[in-house]
Amino acid sequence: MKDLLEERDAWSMANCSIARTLEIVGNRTALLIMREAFFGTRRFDDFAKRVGISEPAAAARLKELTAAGLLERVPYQEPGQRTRYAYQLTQKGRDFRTVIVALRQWGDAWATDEQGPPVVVRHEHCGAPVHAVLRCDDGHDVPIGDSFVDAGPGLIRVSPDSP
Amino acid sequence: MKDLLEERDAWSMANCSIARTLEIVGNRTALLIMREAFFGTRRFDDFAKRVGISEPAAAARLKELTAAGLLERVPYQEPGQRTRYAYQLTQKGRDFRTVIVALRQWGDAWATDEQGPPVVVRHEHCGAPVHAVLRCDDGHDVPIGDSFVDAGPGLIRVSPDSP
DNA sequence: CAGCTGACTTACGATTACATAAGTCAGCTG
DNA sequence: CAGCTGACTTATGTAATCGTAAGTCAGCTG
Repeated sequence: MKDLLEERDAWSMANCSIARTLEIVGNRTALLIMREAFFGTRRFDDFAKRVGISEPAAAARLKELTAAGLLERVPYQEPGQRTRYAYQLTQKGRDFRTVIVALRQWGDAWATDEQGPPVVVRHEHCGAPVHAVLRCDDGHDVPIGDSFVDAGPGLIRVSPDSP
Repeated sequence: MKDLLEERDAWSMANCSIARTLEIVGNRTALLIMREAFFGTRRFDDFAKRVGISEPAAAARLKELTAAGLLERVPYQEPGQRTRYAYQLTQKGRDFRTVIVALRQWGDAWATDEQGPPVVVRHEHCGAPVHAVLRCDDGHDVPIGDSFVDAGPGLIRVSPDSP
């Protein structure tokens, strides 16, 4: 294991990917709206009702997620109805699926009651439950403890005393 | 693809694993503290400084994460120093690693600048970058779109008009 | 035993995130 | 063209979250 702690204080986290991600989805309701989007919810009222939040809260989150490019407003028209707008996952939003699966998986394992989880994600072709796992680019599974943190191309080093 | 939208309004999300998870880590700073814990940070002041939050905020989050069982306070003593307490990941906390990796991975892909990500997680044995991927229990990789949501053992169905 | 240090807590104000209630607005229906 | 409906917005109040500044407290050091 490389000794990363030694050098940790010299890292600037100004461009941390996690921090940037959390500026978009770093609150409870935004993540629950993403959950609903993966369930297939598309319409404004359904988001508010199914997530269990007020309409102003739903409007604010949907606006933020749309501005951030995870959702897009697309027009649709039901027969005999006027044109309305639905909130649909973009590629950027669909790619967030791993986070949602990982969150549910942790909750299933550590925060569920006796009855077990309410929903299960299954593989379309074989029906087996789907899990998020860690794997390296060489194809090895990576159990807990078998990884280390390395400097990336965007790492900014600062003197220990500067902000 | 099963038509889950039809039935969605009959689901109660009272015991949703994601919602329960987000009651613990559903704010920005709690997730950033978990990031730091995976970097190897253990001490109070280091959490506050490296996450970039105030001491009261760090104290509140660390207390919540400890109460929830993701971290534990363990005594330690440096030579010539008095006994102090460090915040260490528990098994419950270590199991959260998949979420942190998934969040960083999404940020690396969608919220990074030209310089690239600041840090990279690598496999201890081969050095290759580690990713979070979705896989089913039969061992198949599950690309986006090749999964569906099924009822789990804990699913509670309610009449459409009840709260 | 006075001073220092790490690990917090307390006090207070600002900001953000929510809920409730009500209003708006477009456009199809009757 | 009045009414209805889905999709919002506005107004207002509360609770949670955060920062700044200051204080506490235990126990090693000199």
